[in-house]
Amino acid sequence: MKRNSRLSLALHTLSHMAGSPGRVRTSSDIAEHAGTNPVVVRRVLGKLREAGLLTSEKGHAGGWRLAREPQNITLADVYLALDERMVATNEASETPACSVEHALQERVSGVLEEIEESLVKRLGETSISEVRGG
Amino acid sequence: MKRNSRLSLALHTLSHMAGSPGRVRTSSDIAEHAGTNPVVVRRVLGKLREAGLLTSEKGHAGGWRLAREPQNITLADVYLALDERMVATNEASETPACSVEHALQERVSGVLEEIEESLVKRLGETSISEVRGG
DNA sequence: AGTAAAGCAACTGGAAAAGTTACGTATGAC
DNA sequence: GTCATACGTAACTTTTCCAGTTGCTTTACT
Ligand code: FES
Ligand code: FES
Repeated sequence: MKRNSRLSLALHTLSHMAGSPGRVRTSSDIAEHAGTNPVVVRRVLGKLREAGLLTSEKGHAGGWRLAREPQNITLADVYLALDERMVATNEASETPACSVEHALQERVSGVLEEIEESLVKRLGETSISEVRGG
Repeated sequence: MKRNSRLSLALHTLSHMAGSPGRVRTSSDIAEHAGTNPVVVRRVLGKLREAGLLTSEKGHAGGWRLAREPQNITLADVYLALDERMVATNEASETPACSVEHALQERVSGVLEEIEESLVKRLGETSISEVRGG
């Protein structure tokens, strides 16, 4: 799979599940559908479970299920659940650096935070059920 | 050096140079100052030269110099010169995919493009001379 | 008991980026 | 004219990040 694909995998899977909410799916099924590996699926969906978007059950007839109405799960929820930040934050450099570099960091970080915020806001305007035309 | 450091290196160097514009610096000096390698510096600054932000001269007493007044070089100029895009665009997936996935791509890509645009706009509001309190 | 699922930890492999080495080319000093 | 110096570039090496994989454990249903 390609780089930074966790978000793609998560969104794809949730959108798919939004089609028949309540239905249980195994990580193997999901992996096959998404062209990847069950363990990778569990890793990603595990994050979504921690965020309260999904539930999982072990054992026979276990699997994954939406924890909420698909209308109540936004793209931002998914984005935030995987704690990647798309707007690459060049986080505090190891060496504190001089005043010039410090000022630079401040300025750039400030802008990036703003941008990140507006990204989340925009993503929050769409639910996973809307995406599939539902 | 850490990942995705090209922008950091470029901004740091230009901000530094904005302190005494007109002065020539060698890639060795810059590399030493930034804690990296002259070849890496030349790679990064080469991009800035292509974008018309810097000039370089070979030979004895050669080196790098700002091509414009530091007031006329914005953070956006630098960002765009290195053609990385910070807002990770999950570009068209190899397999065209079904309608659900397609709709998803459309939606997300649209938002990301918007965000990228506003990032550049915001970065364009600050010049490298402002950053150093000049 | 047996089977099927998630959970988890550790290892493997490939790709991207930084870093390095080596050599060519241009330019000013002498 | 020669030499030192600096950029330009290509090729190679090293590092780092992640997806992918394997193997084992735990849980729950039949
Ligand atoms: S460390 Fe201050 S300008 Fe470079
Ligand atoms: S929902 Fe997965 S390919 Fe269409």
